[in-house]
Amino acid sequence: MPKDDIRVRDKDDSSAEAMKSASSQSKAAPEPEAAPPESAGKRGRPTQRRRAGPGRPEGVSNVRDEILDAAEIEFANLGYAGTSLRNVAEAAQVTQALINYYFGSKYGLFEEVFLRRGRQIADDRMQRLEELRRSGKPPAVADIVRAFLMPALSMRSTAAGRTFMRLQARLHTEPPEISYKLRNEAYETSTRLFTETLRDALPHLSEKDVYWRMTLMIGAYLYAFSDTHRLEEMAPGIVNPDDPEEILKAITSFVTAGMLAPAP
Amino acid sequence: MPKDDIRVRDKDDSSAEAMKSASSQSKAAPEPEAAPPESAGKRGRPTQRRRAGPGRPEGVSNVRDEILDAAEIEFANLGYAGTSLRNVAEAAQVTQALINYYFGSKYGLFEEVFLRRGRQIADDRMQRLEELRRSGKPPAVADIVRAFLMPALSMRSTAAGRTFMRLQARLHTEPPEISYKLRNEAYETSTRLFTETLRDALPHLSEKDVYWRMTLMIGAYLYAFSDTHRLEEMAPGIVNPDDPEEILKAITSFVTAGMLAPAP
DNA sequence: ATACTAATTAAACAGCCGGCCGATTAATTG
DNA sequence: CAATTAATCGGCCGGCTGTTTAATTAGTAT
Repeated sequence: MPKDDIRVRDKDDSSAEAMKSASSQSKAAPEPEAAPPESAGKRGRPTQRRRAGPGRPEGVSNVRDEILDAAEIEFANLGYAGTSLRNVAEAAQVTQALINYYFGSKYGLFEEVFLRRGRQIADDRMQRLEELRRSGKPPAVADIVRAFLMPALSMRSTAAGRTFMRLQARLHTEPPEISYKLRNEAYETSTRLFTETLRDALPHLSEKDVYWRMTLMIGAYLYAFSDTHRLEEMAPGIVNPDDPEEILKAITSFVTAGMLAPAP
Repeated sequence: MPKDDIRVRDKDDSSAEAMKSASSQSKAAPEPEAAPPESAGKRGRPTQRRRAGPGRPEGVSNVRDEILDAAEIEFANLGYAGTSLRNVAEAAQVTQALINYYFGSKYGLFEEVFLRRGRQIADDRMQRLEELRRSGKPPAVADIVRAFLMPALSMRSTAAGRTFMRLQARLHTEPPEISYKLRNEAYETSTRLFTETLRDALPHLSEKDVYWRMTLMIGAYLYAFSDTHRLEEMAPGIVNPDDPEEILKAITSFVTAGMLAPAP
């Protein structure tokens, strides 16, 4: 009985090239060139109804979001290579061709799944940082750490949000061709902003040390928020990884102390 | 031009069942039931030559290890689902059938790739902990942290070791059917030992808090050691993620301070 | 109605997947 | 030498992959 997981990778077809074909060359989903500029999406986004005209109006179907929701679960559980568009289509109760119609390619779908919530977290972070700055004096390290972590933590309040956090943890371990562009697009600006703010709050540290501690904080929260750790396995009943208060206290005290440690 | 990555997942064939078939039922590579008990491996391990007998002697080929080395790279770069036995075979310059001959199945191969170095790290950790205990008084938190991190750090001194650390970071995000059993088998005993030692060294913390801080430490080091972080991208030239001294100082100071933080 | 466009479908395509088999070669013993 | 066992090979199988195409349906404006 032949069974198991499979994957394919073309030898002479670099993944980078495959990526490129994602956002370009989508004949089935042509870019609306004369569309309103604020909706730079690729197709059928449920934006406000287009200016009238003959033909069926665009954006009246909610199938697009149902595909994104189903894909989020599949990608989070099985990774990029492990996910098949057939399973996504089945879970979203649509035909497989619809996915290519809306997203052009598998990578195009992955891109939108990740960016829709990734951008949301990044925006939330920057907004909290801005509020911190508006309230006068330079913010304390603990406040900066909280502003960085809270958006991801509140995302965990819904099942879909928790799924996304698992997807995000996975993304960081995917091959560079898949992951680099996406996490840069989502997080580069906000992470750079936090690093600078942290530098000002930790003047006794070198630039290098601040970068390292940012990295360690990111690794810690990705793992702690991803539900992939072995905590409940090792300490069943003792730890409740779904209690946001518990998580917040545990991680902020640890990370803040780490940030404030004397220069190594 | 059809191209891209593919994967398959049977609908009514749970992965867990697929796993099971890995270590059992290998007809081509039968378990040597009357073999010396210390070599509990599945086949052809280059153990000491077997007691004489007719036929070609076992374990004179080093192909087995070449397959493991090639598979380690593929699994680390592309994940479990993303890796194909064909590519592994090509990289190891053997036929695909040989992989099944030696390892029974794709999962059997993955299992051995992970455990051979995972166990090594776990053993190294416990040995260092034992030495710490032998040297009299209860060990300090900083010493415990170092004993936990050093084995993984020194593994990074070779290219293959760095590859394994990436594989390990990936393993933690793989689906439970693939990952749980393996990381438990490799790390459960040593992690439990470290947690207990840490409890004694941090009497002001509750059991729950110690578990959380272990989790945060693990997340931080997995990410920092995996070469998947964006450090050199964000700070090109400033940070050298390959300098073990730099890494050691950065992570031990951060983690030790986090461990010693007041109870949340 | 009819023209027009978006949304959706079924079917097919070309290609890679893991597992398995029979046959062959290599190395040893008696 | 023959017998025996390990190691290795080439090739096939059913099945799943992402993508494409041609055709159809749904909804709106004239």
